[in-house]
Amino acid sequence: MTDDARSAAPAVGRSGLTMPHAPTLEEVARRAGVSRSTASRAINGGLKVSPAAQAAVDAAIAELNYTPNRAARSLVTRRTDSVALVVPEPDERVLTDPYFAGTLQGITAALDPTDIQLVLLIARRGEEAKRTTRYLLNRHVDGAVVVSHHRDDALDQVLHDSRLPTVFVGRPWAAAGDVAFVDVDNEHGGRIATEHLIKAGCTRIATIAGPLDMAAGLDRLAGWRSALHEAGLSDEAMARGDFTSAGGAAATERLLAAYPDIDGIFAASDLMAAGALSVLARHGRSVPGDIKVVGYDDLGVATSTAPPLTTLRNPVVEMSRAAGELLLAKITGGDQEVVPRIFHAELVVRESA
Amino acid sequence: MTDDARSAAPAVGRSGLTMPHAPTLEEVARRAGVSRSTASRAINGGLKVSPAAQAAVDAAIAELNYTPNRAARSLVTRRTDSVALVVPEPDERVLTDPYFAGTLQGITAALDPTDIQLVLLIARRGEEAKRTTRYLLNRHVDGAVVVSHHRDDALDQVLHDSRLPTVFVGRPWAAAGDVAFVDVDNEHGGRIATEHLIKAGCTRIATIAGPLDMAAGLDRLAGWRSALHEAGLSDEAMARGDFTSAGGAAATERLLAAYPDIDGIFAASDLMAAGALSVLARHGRSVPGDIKVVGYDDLGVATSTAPPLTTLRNPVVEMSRAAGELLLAKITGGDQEVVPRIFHAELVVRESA
DNA sequence: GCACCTGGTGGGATCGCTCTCACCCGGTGT
DNA sequence: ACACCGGGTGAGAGCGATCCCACCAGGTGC
Repeated sequence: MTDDARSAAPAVGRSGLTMPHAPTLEEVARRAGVSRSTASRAINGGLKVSPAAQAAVDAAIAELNYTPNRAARSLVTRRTDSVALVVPEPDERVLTDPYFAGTLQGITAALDPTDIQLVLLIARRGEEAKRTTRYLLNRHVDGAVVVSHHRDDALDQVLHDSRLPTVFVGRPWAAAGDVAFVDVDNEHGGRIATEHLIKAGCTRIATIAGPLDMAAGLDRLAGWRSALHEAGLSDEAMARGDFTSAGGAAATERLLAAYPDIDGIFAASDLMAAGALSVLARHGRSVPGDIKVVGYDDLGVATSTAPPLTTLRNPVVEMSRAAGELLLAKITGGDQEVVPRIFHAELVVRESA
Repeated sequence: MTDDARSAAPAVGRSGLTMPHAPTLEEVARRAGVSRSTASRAINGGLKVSPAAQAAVDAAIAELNYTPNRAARSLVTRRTDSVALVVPEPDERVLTDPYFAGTLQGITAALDPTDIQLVLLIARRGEEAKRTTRYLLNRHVDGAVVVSHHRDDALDQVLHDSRLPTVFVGRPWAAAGDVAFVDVDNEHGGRIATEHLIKAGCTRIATIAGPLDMAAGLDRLAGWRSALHEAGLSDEAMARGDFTSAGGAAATERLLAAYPDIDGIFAASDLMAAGALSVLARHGRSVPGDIKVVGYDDLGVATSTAPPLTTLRNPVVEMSRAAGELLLAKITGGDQEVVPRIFHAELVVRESA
């Protein structure tokens, strides 16, 4: 691979154009009639630059359509102007979850006013995960947002030790006091959902729990439990799901087999609730007539099920946006105090309960 | 901001540790007892490196936990080892579409064996879009995959002119002969869907079309048309949607008002079909009894509607994976011929038709 | 014997930027 | 008169990698 873009040979390719050779700061400076230093200053915040010089540089930039070379800049500043979104998710199905898209959208929004790039790191297990960790530890990004964190990925510990600015979306496992995170009050959400079922007259209430190696799974389960205890009802009917529709369906089958007389289900995600609805329909149980169902998330799925799901609105986008902003603050502001931001999930009543 | 990471002053911060100072190639070389050049060669493909030297370097790398500094490398190679996923999507709702997550998953899979980073570029309209374009044009990435391309974003033209390796997911508008892309045979899919309705006995078949400034929207509409023509049926009942559930619902309302006697609907996406189903239910039309509905995509939504949707399976993940691989080939292989890869959408019969 | 490869090696030069530093200027304080 | 300051400026030294080139073995061909 020789550097044919700048060789003396005639340009190849259909268009017949030579590669334009991106303008450098040197060229901008020359054109503006100032030194490289001044041009650089004008570009980065323009302190101690005369209005005349500033204007000249601005003009040159516009004429040449100049963008600073990120690599060169990073090399000396030791910043990369990029942050990672880390998704330690071995299970590829979960990527299709709209939750994930919501996260992306929130973080993108937070990053929008800056010109920081978002790079995506899907950390699989084993060797791959190690590569990701090393990548993060060697400061190839200025910070990281971690979403869908599982207990055994150990990212909380690793990232905390590395002192890389990090924000978790969803409460991390370890080092909870020291690691920044945003979350939604999952336990409260689980309780609200369950209380709604109780108020609607259900007395034998099951739950389809999320993965119990994730804080969200655990907390929603705990909320369900505490509401039942308070009402003096049994918290026996629990089946584990994996936040997917198929998992929810399977869990429902197990629940119906073990506890045929349940009259309410709290599913820890809408996808699982949707799976539950289809199984219930197949078994001839009417919703909300025979069994009432409450989901969690309200990210689009909830409105397209039949019946539409009563669910808890999970403010993913706002939450991840907050995560992004928190990360920016940590990056620029250094080591200030860590105040987790907790969002509220609110009940959206539709037809399933 | 002084370089306190290496100052002689005692380290600050809770942990009391000095920032580890990422190892450099120089250090690796010294430890391995070879020159920087040899170490570099050992790292990059190890041609003309003695087994002894190679082993020494490998060991040093492992001991120091070394990762090459990307910025320094990029500066000289003029590659960035990153590619962009460009989403020229002004409408934030669409980001929540599982289609998008599928794309991401496919590209990530393609990039996985390399250590190329994926950076996300959400190009809004106006100034923002310009910034994105400039970013791409100045070669801050080695290539780009464009998804959800609209007619007026002009990305096809701009990127083609720039000669930046680019692959579109979904047929681009202009320069179609010259721009690499992968796509699903949308017209064929639209035809299959409509033929299925015809075979099922429908004679007054409507469509909810996608955005007509996107190839997918147009092509699926064309497929619907051609099947109807072939069968000698009317192609009058058309309403435009925007690939979202709400848009589908609104379109359905309009259809029912204008053509109350329709007995079949082909919706150009499952989300729109889901919207249609809820409106139909509200109007007391039974599906598939009174009206049969066929969707498009089969990305999870289709199974959680009631009734589950008959739809066309859109192989988004495979398709985007192919896009990723095609891009890699273009980046490394240079200007070889452009062969669009067209995937097949196949009919998945469920209960709605 | 000399030329000429071929595998292996190390010494710079270099990429495009930032940042420290020295310097220059005119205005102020003593 | 001098020192001093503060805005504005340019020269030059890196940042950490790659890569060209020079060089040194030892083998081969004539």
